[in-house]
Amino acid sequence: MSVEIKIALNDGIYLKDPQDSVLGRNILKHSIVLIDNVGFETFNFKKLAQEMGSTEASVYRYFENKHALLLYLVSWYWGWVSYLIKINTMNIEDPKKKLEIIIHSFVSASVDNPSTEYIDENKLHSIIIAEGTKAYRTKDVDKENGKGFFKNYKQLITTVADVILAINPKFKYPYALASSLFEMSNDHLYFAKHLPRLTDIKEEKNKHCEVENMLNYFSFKLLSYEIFIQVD
Amino acid sequence: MSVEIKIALNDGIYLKDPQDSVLGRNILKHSIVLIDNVGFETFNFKKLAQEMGSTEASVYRYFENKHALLLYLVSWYWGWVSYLIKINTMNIEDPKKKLEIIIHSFVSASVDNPSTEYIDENKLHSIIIAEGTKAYRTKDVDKENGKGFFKNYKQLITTVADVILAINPKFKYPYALASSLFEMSNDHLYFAKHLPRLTDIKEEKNKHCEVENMLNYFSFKLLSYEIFIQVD
DNA sequence: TTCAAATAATAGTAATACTATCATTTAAAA
DNA sequence: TTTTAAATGATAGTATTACTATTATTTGAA
Repeated sequence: MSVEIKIALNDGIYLKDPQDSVLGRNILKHSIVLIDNVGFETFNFKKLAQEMGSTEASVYRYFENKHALLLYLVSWYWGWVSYLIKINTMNIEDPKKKLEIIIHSFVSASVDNPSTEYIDENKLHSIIIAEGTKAYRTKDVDKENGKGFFKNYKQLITTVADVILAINPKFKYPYALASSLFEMSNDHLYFAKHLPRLTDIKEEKNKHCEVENMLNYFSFKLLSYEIFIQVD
Repeated sequence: MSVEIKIALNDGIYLKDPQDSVLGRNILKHSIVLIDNVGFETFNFKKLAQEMGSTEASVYRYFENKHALLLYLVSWYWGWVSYLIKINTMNIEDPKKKLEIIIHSFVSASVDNPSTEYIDENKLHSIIIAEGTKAYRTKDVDKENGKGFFKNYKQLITTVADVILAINPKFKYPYALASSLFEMSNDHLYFAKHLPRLTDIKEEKNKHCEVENMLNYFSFKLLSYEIFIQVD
């Protein structure tokens, strides 16, 4: 039996907290499976309700629309990764070691972690990879950002940026590197699977491990001190 | 009067080549303005037709649906950037100089370049930044990739990867770096504007210039030879 | 001038994205 | 144990979206 953790989410995202009821947890559970299967564009509340043996109207009592639901899932993921990073780096002093753990969490948190019963972290990670950016690439970003809907993402990136600065306090782009590591992790897992000519990561090999190596290589090279040999 | 160039696009993307007729070019022109204004999700062919003073049915003769139209625009952009890079690096020997030009093209091709009459490159770049990834983050990627719909993107990345390898033939991730530079350019321009806590780029300052500096810094540091001082 | 192709005008259908209403179940309070 | 409120289910309905079909009109090329 796993310990149930509850990830804190901005309460403006939902109409009624799905983590607090059986039906709500069912919505999360089945929406993850369904979005992963059919993709966000073809996903809708009618299909979800059918799949769950519930009704459209019931789902609408929890989320205003499917965008809010996606935002919830993505936000949950950000919060969950933050949580994992926190507990896994807790007793570690060396910030370089910490960054390695962070990168590992970005790439494969889902592979090797204890589960909240109603959330399939593996499938959720698939959703993040394929649909994640859609949660904040909309005309409502500014409005939603104003309401704090992306706080979990910002918090995650801030945590990472702090570790980056602990490694190299002179580094000029801690936030940009942090968010880029997160985005690159998802991008290259996606590219390896669907558009392999856009990456060097090979689907056949241990994809996750390869992405992890790459991100480690990138970040430690970027965070090394300035003395290096220019090529010419 | 500007010289009209015609960007080559996979002919499976459209039903009828919009570059070949007045109505077609009008569809491109107005769709760019409209998508930029209202966002891709709320954009539809009815609104477009209204805006243009044409009819929905006419638009449907050019594109199967709005996804195909987005793919067309994004694909056009990829082709256009490739073209710019080609002509701007033509007489340049030094691959480091070439990469600088490439990065400049990623960040601000739209700012300082001659125009195809019916395409507002500036607005198109906005669309790429906000909606670009939606063109290939769908359940149909594999099918569409099989038909060659993303060839322009791959070609662009291959060009860049070649330059990267010319700078440092031992570099292990030329394709990944190439696509990451492109994606980071768009991501950080977007973050600076909408989610500033996710980047170090400041909207108030010369955003484009700052992103360019950052990407130059990242790439040249990554492509330097291995001798560097580890921090500890 | 005539013919074919492109476009406009109009109408219609199926699916989507909701909203409203009321009945039923459940769970908690009195 | 009864009463009540809240949550859910069942059903229905509306407005919008995403198309398709049909026919009339315009345009341009032979």
